[in-house]
Amino acid sequence: MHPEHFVHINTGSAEPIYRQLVEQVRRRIAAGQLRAGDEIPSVRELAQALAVHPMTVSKAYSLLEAEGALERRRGLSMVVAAQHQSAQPAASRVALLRPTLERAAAEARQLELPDRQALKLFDDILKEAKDPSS
Amino acid sequence: MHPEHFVHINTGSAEPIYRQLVEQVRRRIAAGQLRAGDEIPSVRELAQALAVHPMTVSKAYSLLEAEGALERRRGLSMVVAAQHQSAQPAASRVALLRPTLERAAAEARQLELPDRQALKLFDDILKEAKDPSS
DNA sequence: CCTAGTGTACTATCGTACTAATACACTAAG
DNA sequence: CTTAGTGTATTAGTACGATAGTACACTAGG
Repeated sequence: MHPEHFVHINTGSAEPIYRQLVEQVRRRIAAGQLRAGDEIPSVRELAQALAVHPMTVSKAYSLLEAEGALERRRGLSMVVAAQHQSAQPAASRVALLRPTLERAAAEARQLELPDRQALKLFDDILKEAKDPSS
Repeated sequence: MHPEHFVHINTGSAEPIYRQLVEQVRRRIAAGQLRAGDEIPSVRELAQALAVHPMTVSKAYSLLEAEGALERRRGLSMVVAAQHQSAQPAASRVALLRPTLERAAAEARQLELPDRQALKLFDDILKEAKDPSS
């Protein structure tokens, strides 16, 4: 896993960098792109690739270790933990998508948009984002 | 419009209070619950009802005035602006929902969830949130 | 004019979140 | 031991959000 393709961050976003890292790694593990035992880029390596401070990466790794997604090996790179088995069933993965969709539903209610229109918009956006090469 | 029912804030949220106010008022105008010419609660009145500092409310009102949603009347309460006609067509309202759904779509992609499942989850959440009394 | 009501500018302060800089403990390999 | 590589504890610095208190310009009504 080359550090450049490990995670992407958006420095212009209001969301803190360390949280962007946490959420992306969490999703990539759930999706099975990162499997139990896989080594992840070192703190300094990833920090340089993203042009951020090593402590920012360390903070993200620490949080992931605290929630059991990563395992620390003294003196060595961290690895994806065994509990968080790769490729969780879809039922588990949808749970990670739920918070954002709940927020969207609340906004749709305040806008008094019919469910049908909200669903259609989501469908359209999903189609837009679909990789044309696939 | 009684100040207590004008807006609701969540002081525990990470989202700043002034931004919660801006977004809620913006959506209520788009939905037609607030119509052009309607008076809104005064800064001091709303601040007391929400138990926040008047300057926090003033900051939210100023941002809404800057984007054309409210109109200032010297010495008087602010009113909903004419440009932001009440009950915008649904086509305008969906635009306000788009950013959140785009984020959800990006997360679904990273989770490698099929569109079908993401859509079903959104549908389920919308049904959960449906007011039982209606 | 006077009073009470608008919104706002200004300065100061506090708490918190995020990031940065430095120094340290640890491990594997030579 | 030495070196280079792990992650991180600790400390600062910076920015932002919210509050506090005061003062100002304006308007409607008496």
